[in-house]
Amino acid sequence: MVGGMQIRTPACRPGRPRSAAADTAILAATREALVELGWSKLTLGDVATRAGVAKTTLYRRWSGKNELVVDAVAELFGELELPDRGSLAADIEGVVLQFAAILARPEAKSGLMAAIAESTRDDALRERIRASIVDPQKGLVLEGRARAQARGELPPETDPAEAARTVDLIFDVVAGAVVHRTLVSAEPADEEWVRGFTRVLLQGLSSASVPPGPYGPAAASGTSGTSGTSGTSGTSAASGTSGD
Amino acid sequence: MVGGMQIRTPACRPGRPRSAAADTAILAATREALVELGWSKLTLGDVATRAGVAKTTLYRRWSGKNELVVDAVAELFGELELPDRGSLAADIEGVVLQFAAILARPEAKSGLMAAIAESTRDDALRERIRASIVDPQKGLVLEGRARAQARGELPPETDPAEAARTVDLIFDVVAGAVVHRTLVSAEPADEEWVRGFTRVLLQGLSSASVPPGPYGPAAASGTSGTSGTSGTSGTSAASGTSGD
DNA sequence: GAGCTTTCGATACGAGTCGTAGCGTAATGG
DNA sequence: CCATTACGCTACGACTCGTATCGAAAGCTC
Repeated sequence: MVGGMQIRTPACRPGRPRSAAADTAILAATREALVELGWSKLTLGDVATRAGVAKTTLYRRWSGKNELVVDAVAELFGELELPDRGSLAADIEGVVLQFAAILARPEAKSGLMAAIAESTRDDALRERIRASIVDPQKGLVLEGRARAQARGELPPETDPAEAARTVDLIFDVVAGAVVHRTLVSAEPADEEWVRGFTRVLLQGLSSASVPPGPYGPAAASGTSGTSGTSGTSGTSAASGTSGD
Repeated sequence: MVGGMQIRTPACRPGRPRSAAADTAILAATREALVELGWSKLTLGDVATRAGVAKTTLYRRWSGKNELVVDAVAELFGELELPDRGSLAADIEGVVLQFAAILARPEAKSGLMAAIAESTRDDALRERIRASIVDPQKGLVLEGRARAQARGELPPETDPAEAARTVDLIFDVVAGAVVHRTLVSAEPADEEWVRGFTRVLLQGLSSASVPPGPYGPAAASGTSGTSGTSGTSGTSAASGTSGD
């Protein structure tokens, strides 16, 4: 899962086994370097020095910066969980907040996005990202969806192909929105934003300011009756279309 | 708008004016190099050679690779338009398809994402991206929203602060979803996907399989098989995560 | 323990890029 | 004509890359 999973079993190869401590030290050093230097100024020689290993050791396990950073960042997203919070809206809000918290960390920001950028020209890298980061997240979407259907919050899906497409769509919408909010808009995906996002996701824009209707029983938002929304401070809304 | 907007007026500075042709040649060469080499292997010396200018000329106008690529990519997104297609859904589908078409181009993919990744550690770069790429797109959201409210498709917004938040939210959802679909999932944001996305955006997940009004579900599962994959019944979900 | 296999640390190396400096020339304005 | 600025070209030190090489260490098999 980390660098190579081919060894580990003692009865596999005769020689000296690879140091597992070196793996964790290298990955931790990579995250540390990402925080301090960012992607572009991160050098493998520096990571090796931080980890206390030789540069050659690093190159024996990872073929380059891309793969190393992906593995280092993937460990961050392994923390994601989806506890049952009682309603679909609460489940979404919970996992989105977790995702946003991870994405707010500097090592995740620069590392993940740069790796994705590189993956547009490197199929093997894209596959590695998908297997170690994306697919586990998609599993959470499946889990939450199944729970919601069991609760009756979502209509059960009859066509399996349609269901697969829907899951992919939801995943792109959720992950994409949080990533865009955090990295491009560079504003925090805090509780208030997550509440608004969840409302749009579940009920759509058409009923944006209309109180919840068909499916939203008490699930509007787990912790609050947000109906009042604290907006005041009227700066300008639709003033100049072309900003700047 | 391109490299530097401080000159241009003949009565401003005495000496030889900068060649406007060089600007366009450099930006075009940058996009060409992005297509052939991608972000990581793109070198400023190579761009200068392609553009037929000296490397020093390039450094006089742009401080580095980041700024150059942002300007080169920004010209791509300048093509975005929002013609009135008669309904909010049609407007959304149209502009999203345009956005997806631009994002499908290799120079946009690797260039934009790498620049965004770098912008997490460079405030000036983030501001440049915002001013030249993000804000114009947000203007389209404002325009479409105003049209929809004029048509009565969306409730008119009373609180300006709330409206501004909603616009930001919509923008993050739309742009983020398309970017994630194109770059992370690495699948095309084609018409079928855009239809499904628009439906979720307007009506939410709760009414996912309820046939909406204007757009018939006839096209919902038309072309492209992709059948099988990802068991539906998966109540346990966690097991067969790796779909596709 | 002897012998084999593999990993590890350290160093050195050619290749490539970076960003800048220097110089002479070209183009514009006073 | 002269001042000023942009341009093309060359060259340079500094840095990183990825690899090769070497001796030493750590584990397995016998």
